[in-house]
Amino acid sequence: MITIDYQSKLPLYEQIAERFQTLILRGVLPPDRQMPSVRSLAVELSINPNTIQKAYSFLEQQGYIYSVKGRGNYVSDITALAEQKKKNILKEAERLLSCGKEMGVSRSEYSAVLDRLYGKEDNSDDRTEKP
Amino acid sequence: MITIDYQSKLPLYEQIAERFQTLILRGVLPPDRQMPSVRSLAVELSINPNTIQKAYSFLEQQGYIYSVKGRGNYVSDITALAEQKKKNILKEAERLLSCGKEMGVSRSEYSAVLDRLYGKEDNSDDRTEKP
Amino acid sequence: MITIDYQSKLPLYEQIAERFQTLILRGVLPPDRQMPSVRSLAVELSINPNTIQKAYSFLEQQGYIYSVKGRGNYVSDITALAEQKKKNILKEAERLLSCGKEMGVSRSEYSAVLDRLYGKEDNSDDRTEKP
Amino acid sequence: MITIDYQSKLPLYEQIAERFQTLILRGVLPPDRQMPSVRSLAVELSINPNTIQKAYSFLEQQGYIYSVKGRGNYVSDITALAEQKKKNILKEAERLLSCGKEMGVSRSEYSAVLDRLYGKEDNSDDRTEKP
DNA sequence: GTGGTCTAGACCACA
DNA sequence: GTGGTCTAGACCACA
Repeated sequence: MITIDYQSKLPLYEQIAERFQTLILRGVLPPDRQMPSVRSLAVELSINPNTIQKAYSFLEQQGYIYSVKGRGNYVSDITALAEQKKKNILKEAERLLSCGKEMGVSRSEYSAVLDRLYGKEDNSDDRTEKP
Repeated sequence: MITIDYQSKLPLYEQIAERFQTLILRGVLPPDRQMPSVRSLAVELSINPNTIQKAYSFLEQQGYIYSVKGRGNYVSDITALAEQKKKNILKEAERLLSCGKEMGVSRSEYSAVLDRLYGKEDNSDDRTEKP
Repeated sequence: MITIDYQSKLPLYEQIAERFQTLILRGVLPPDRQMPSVRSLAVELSINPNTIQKAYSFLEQQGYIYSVKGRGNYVSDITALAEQKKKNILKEAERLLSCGKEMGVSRSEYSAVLDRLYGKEDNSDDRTEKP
Repeated sequence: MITIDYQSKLPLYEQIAERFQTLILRGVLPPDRQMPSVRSLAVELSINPNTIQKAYSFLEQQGYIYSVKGRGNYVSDITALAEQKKKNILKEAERLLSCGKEMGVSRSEYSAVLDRLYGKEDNSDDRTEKP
């Protein structure tokens, strides 16, 4: 379920946290599902338990999981959090796309990307899609 | 021309290099323009010359500048590099946008971003977008 | 394993990097083998850790090693790199040999060099050359 | 006649000296031909005269040219020198080819290079060429 | 312990 | 003056 890329420049604990974030956001790990214990995951990944602990603290701090003393860590209900995440992505996208525009990327090049993602049916005017 | 953010978690040398990348990619610093000397920039920014040197080495390694011993550092001709960079941005955009789609971002939300960047009048042809 | 030539005009960090390149390309240091730590090697060679760090950064930039923060530096899988290196050598050889031809070096003089390297018995097929 | 590559990592004076070496070794500049004056060449290349002077001293030290006080610099008779250069190239070739062998370059790959340089008529046995 | 960054300061080759 | 290398020494994040 969790894979580590030792060549990545991201610290291990962030990689682990990020992976869990995705799993939680996608609903693979539903609310109140128990997280694997720090120790078992440490053994499974052959990683120092401190690192797992750090990843879990990180996730808890961000609201993805909550910890119950003596029992373990559990997945939070993240409906609100997901909305937040969506906004972050839109903001990040704006920054990236703007950066590309500066480099000479045309609107149609971006539209082509959207076409690939969402299908092509309605690409000449998408204003009718807006609520 | 160069500003330092001491709050940023990015190392100084990367901040400096990144800033110059932008200036070079935007054409503010044209090919063969001499870069500020290591020492003068170090004084101007109140930063150790070694750190500037590191930033310049970094830029050289990436092909943004070239160095002539005893003379100084000069901006490279980065037309090929810029093309490459554009492709990278498109690829990165695809990844990010796809990630957003997974989170429930609709095409129209992305289109709204594009509208904001390129103007709204005409989204099938982008040559007339700039006011 | 690593020797320094203080007479050489090559910078220390390049000497060190080059030495490791050879060891890695020859397979003496196999993929994922941990490199000596920056500090331990610095002590062993009586060289400043910064210089070792620079050598390692150099190797990383060239793809010979990868670094895991807090853990150490490790040898990369360089099969692709080795192929590339082989091509570079052939290209360089062509340039050098051509330069020699211009100076009057005959084909037989070059063949003699090859004979010395690969053995003399059979120069149309080299699969049986090694004793 | 002389071209400068400011992107090269070789110092200017070496680039200039090397270029003259080639011209002299190839006989383009025959023995006793007068070299361009330091000043005129400096102007022509838009380079500091000191640098030209350094290149000429370098050439003189290696025996490629000789200087006559108050008159200028002249090309030496370099027949002996050419022989020396040839030997150097053969030695360098041996080192490079050996390095390639270590990387897995086969004799036939090298033979192919020789074929390209000298033509293919006699590549199965070149021992009859030897004096 | 491990790598990464940064400063202060020195020395060198080159132009 | 210009870049490049190196040492000594400090501090930080990460494992």
